[in-house]
Formats: sequence, C-alpha cells, structure tokens
Amino acid sequence: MSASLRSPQPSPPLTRSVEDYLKSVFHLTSQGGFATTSDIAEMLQVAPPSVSGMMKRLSETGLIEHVPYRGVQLTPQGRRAALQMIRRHRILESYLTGKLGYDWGDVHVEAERLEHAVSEKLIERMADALGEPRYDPHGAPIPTAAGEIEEAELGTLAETAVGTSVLLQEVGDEQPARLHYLAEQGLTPGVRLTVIDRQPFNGPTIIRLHDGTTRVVGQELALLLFCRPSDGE
Amino acid sequence: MSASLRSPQPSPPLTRSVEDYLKSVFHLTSQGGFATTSDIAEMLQVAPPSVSGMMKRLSETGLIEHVPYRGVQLTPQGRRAALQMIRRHRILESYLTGKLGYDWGDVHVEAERLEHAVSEKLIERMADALGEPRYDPHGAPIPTAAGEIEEAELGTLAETAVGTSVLLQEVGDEQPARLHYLAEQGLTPGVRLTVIDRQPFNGPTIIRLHDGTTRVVGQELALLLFCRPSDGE
DNA sequence: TTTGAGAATTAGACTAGCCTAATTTGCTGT
DNA sequence: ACAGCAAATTAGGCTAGTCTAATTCTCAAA
Repeated sequence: MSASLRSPQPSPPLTRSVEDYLKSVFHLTSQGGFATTSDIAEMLQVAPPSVSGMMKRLSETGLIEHVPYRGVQLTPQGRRAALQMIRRHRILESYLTGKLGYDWGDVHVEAERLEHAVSEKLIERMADALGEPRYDPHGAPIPTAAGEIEEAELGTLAETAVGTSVLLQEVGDEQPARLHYLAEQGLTPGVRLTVIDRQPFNGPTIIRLHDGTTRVVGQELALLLFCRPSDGE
Repeated sequence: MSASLRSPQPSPPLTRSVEDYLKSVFHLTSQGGFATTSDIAEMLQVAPPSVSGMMKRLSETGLIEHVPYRGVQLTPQGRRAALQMIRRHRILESYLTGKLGYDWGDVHVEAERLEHAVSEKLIERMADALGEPRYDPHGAPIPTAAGEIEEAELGTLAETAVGTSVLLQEVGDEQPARLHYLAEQGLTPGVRLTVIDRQPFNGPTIIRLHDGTTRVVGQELALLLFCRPSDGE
C-alpha cells in the first residue's frame, strides 16, 4: 500500500508559476463565483491554452476545482496556498516601504519577484520588525500567518453619495504612475474626505480633504479608491 | 546588417540556473586555472552531462570560455555577472544578520534563494542601510557595485606557525552546525588569536584567544579558518 | 430549434534544464 | 608506444511551462 493512500502526501513545493496561478484565481474569485480561463490568461499575460493546461494539472493535485468550460475555484488547500502568497506579498510591500524607503508605487514589482523566494521565517521576521501590520501600503488587508484575511465590504469613491464623509481605506491599483499621482494629491489610505459634488455622466467626483483643500477625481481613479463610512471627525 | 553587429545585444536576463553556474565557475577558478566539469557538477549537485550541456550554452552566449575536455573560465562578461551575484549574496547575508536578527549559520540558504530575485535597487538600499559593508558575516569580502573585489592572500589556521599571532579574517564554511559551533567557541571573524601548539600528523591546533582562554581546533575546522598576520596588539 | 459567435479545450511543437547510458578523449603507467 | 582508466562529451529521453492552430463546447438570438 503506497504512502499516498494514508497520508496527505508530502506535497512537493509549488513552482513559481503555480503560485502565480493560485494568486490569480484567488483574486478573480474574491467576489465569489468562478475564475474563467480568459480572465486568468489576461491577468497572467499568457495564452488561454496555457491556462487550460495548468488548470488541468492544478486540479489533479487538488489545489483547484475545475468545471470544464465553466471555470475554476480554489480548494481549501489552494486557498491556503494563495493566502500565504498574498501574505508574503503584502508583508514584503510593507517592509520595503517601511524599512527600506521604497515608494508605494515601486513595491509591487519588487514584491512580485521576492514573494517566490522568501522563506516563511523571513516573512515572519519582517512582520515582527514592522509590528505585525494589518494592512499593506495600499491599505489592503494582510492575511494572518494562520491564513485568515479580513473581508471588508468597501465602496468606491465613484459610488459614494454626495455629502457623505468617508475614510479612504484602500487603493486598488499597482501602477506606479497612478500611485505617485494619488500620493501627490494626498490620496493615501487613512485620509478622511467628504464628497462635495459629482458631475453627471460618469464625471469626476469633487471632494474636500480634512485640511479643507479640495480635489477633483476622475471616474477612472475614483473607481480605485475604496472607502468606508467615516465614524468620528 | 543586424543590430547584434553594432551593439552588445540586449542580452536577456540570466536564468536562475545560469546564475548558479557562473557563481560556481567563479569560485572554482578563484585560485586561477580552469573549473572542471566534475567539480562544477559536484558543487551544484547535478550530473556531469548537465554541466557539459550548460557549458556549451554559456560559451555560445559569451559568458565563459570552454576548452573541451579541459575546463572553463569566465569571460570578462561572465565574471561581471558572477561578481554581481556574489555581491547580492553577501549583502543579503549581511542584511539578514544585521537587520533581521538572523544567525550567521542560517543566512546562506536564505540568501541563496533571494539572490536570484532581488533587484539591483534593493541590494543598494540594503547596502546603504548597512553602511556599505565591506565584508559579509563570514568575513568574505563584498564586491563593490562596480564589480571590484578585494583579493587577500590568507592562510588557514592549520598552516599558521606555532607562536604566531593572527587575526581571524574569514570563515570558509556554510554549514550551520559548524558555524554555530565556531561561534560558541568565540571563533568569529575579527578575533585575534595566537597559535600555542599543534599536534603532529594533522592533529589539532591549540590557540589562545585575546581573553586568555584557549581552544583546541581540529584540522577539519582549522582548514576553514582564514587568518592574516596580526599587526598590533 | 437551430445556428453562429466566442470561449475553452485539445493537438502538436518548442525551450530550458535535468537525467541515464553510451561513447570518446586524454593521460598515466608500463 | 600503448593499454586502460577516469573524465568529458554525445545521444536520447523526461518534465514544466509556454506557444499557435485546430477543434469542441456553450449559450443567446433569431
């Protein structure tokens, strides 16, 4: 009787590619539902047949559930692996900005490479040095070492009603240029702002920051600014 | 006329494997001469034919000079790449011990993976945070960003004459267990010691540390302790 | 109910890197 | 000078991951 029948097999370490696919599936299914082949292909910048092939392998190893011609979802095991990668990524981003003077626009690319190379131990040392941060520089929640992640329901600035005061919680972007611009405008996670007005036909949103200055935020950017109701002043 | 005739071709990034082979060749030729197929195979833990194949590819891309059935040497271009990897490795080791509380026995494995994933920028940030260190935790010289490396002629403790006082400059080992033991014994780079006696037939060397305590160092370890004449007190 | 567009998959090929087995080469000792 | 051994290379095969081209499937609209 082979060992694989009794124990959950000493799974070989995941390859770089596998780790990337799992992360993509996680992100694409975070709102529920299935991740489609073409969405994954788009996200990873590979051809659709490459995705089909990988999905086959991943479902054989029990990391995803594949419904042919429908899409895929993570198994609990796949989800665990994906969350581990996301923890690594976000701790790395936090460390690079917090301890090595990186700009928040530049950390994504660096973390994207490092996340495949760091050990669990290194990540925990970094997390410790940072004081166990709960959010990364973009405001995204960092999964715990145990694999739990905060799931908040945030609305975008683009859909926030005029007159409402909100807390800018998370910036859902990775492009350095846009992030640099947002930082210049003072639009970083943690700032409070009030929606003053919004132009019709998907026009820009006008906001007032806490310091009294105003900003005009186009729809494209407003869709990336995730906010939650601001409690106090 | 193809572009490759005018410019030094936009060389594709080196793969992980290629980087490892270049480092091996560098280390194996550091005393001059050629690196042999079997030495490289031994160092990288691959079969000799794998080395032959890789040597063919590397000489085609101009990173090494291959004399069939003789061995290989780095070209200037290959040497530059190898030194860059060694800089990365040693800066990483320094950073892990200096800033993240790693033990000097544990840094090698971690750096071995990270060196393939870090950017030039990150290495320079780390070097800066450390104050541009010149030696890594084992006392090995760190190449400069420009690709220069200090070449010192060091003798091992095993060949240091009885009665001589020396400075322990570098520990030529990577095995955690041995390094932990040496640290316990107070044998880390920078300590001064005097050779008191040596047993015949490759027997142990007896030394006195600066604090007056003595140690008995077997031949195996004595061969890993690189020393240089101690000038002052 | 059928059909056609678009998404997904299968088929088949390529590269890097590794392996084992077979062969070739170079050197050393007689 | 040459036999034989050890080292190196060539031959041939495997896997992971990618690609393009061909095929199959799903679903919505007529």
